Amino acid sequence: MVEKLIEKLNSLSPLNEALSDKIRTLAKINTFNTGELILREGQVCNRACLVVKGLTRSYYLNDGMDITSRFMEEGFIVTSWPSYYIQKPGNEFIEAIEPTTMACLNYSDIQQLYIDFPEFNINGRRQTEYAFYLAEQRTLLLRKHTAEEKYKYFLNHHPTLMQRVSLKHIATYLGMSEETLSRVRSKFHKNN
Amino acid sequence: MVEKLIEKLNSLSPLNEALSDKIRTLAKINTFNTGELILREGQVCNRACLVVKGLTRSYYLNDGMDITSRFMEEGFIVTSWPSYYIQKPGNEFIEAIEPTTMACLNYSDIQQLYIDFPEFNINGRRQTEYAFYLAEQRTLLLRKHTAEEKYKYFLNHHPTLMQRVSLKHIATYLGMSEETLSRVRSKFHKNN
DNA sequence: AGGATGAATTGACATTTGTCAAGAGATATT
DNA sequence: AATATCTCTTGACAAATGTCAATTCATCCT
Repeated sequence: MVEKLIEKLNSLSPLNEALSDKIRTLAKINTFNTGELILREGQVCNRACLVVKGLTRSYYLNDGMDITSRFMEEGFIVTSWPSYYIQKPGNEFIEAIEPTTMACLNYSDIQQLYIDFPEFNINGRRQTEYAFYLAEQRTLLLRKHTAEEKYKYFLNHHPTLMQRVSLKHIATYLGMSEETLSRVRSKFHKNN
Repeated sequence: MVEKLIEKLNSLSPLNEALSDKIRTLAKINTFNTGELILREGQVCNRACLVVKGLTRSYYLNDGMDITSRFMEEGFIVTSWPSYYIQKPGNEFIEAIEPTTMACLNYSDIQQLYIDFPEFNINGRRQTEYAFYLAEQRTLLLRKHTAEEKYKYFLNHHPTLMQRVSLKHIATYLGMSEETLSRVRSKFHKNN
């Protein structure tokens, strides 16, 4: 399991032996059942986790309304970035929406790695660059004007998620009501 | 002017003499008049620029509709990230909406700096982390449900921009029509 | 000063989307 | 098998927002 994390980091920039051994000693495997919370509102997000198996959903509450901000599947590294970045309590929840296994590194360990292994900053930089890139892609979705455009965008960019996630959560991710999403879908599939 | 860029990078992580001297030789000052384009759709964004003075607007065309994606003021580093990151032509425009002076570094020079001065990866990492953090803040705005909530969020987070930018552009940034923004404003200021 | 241009506001109306409610279908539990 | 629970769909109506058009206002230009 930890090897998946080594592999992932190695693909960003090669890790030497000492560094990868150090990471092996620091990484922790965590497993979560469907519905289990990985992070709660009000907590500091003090780790970054590679999703080895499963699927997570990030969300927050706006006047009690559950609003999905992100889905993270196998091969992606999950954090609640605002909280992770400033190391203060955030307002995001992260839950497993499938049985999920993750390989995690603590924030403080990562910071120490940056100091002890300066070349690890390359990995950190590349991972952040990529996460930023993905975030910008997601944001384009929210700037689409109509419900149909948003649905099509989601279908094109996350074809597999449609099957794995309930419509309720996809709807809040797309910024529309469950009913609107349902109608868009039925209309869309009629014309195909 | 270039010293502002040195200062900015130095605030992310201290630059040694050799590195800052190298950056001085690489940085270029660019000035733009109001309305001038800094980046065009279809171009590769091959530089990152600190806004020393002025204000820029990033936007793209969706079915011919001009949609504002970002404003960047003094002290912030501007790129069109998706294009910069993958070094392929993007669909963003960047224009100066005030007389603007920027201190720029080329993409290829930055990559070479990462190689020649490995500690520069710390600066790159921290800048990207911060840019990502800001992007996540912006995205929260787009998840607000009503026009009024979006307006309030913008007022709270960018109090100075309201005066510097035309409502037309703020409206597309907030994802609403100019008329709706105007109505929200007049209603909002009546109650204050 | 006068005229042109663009920014912002306002009104009337159309369209989209949300909300509430009911019901069908699937899955899990006992 | 029966019941409960959850997901998804559909209908009717309400609310929010967009669109089109007209008007005011400020600014720029000659």
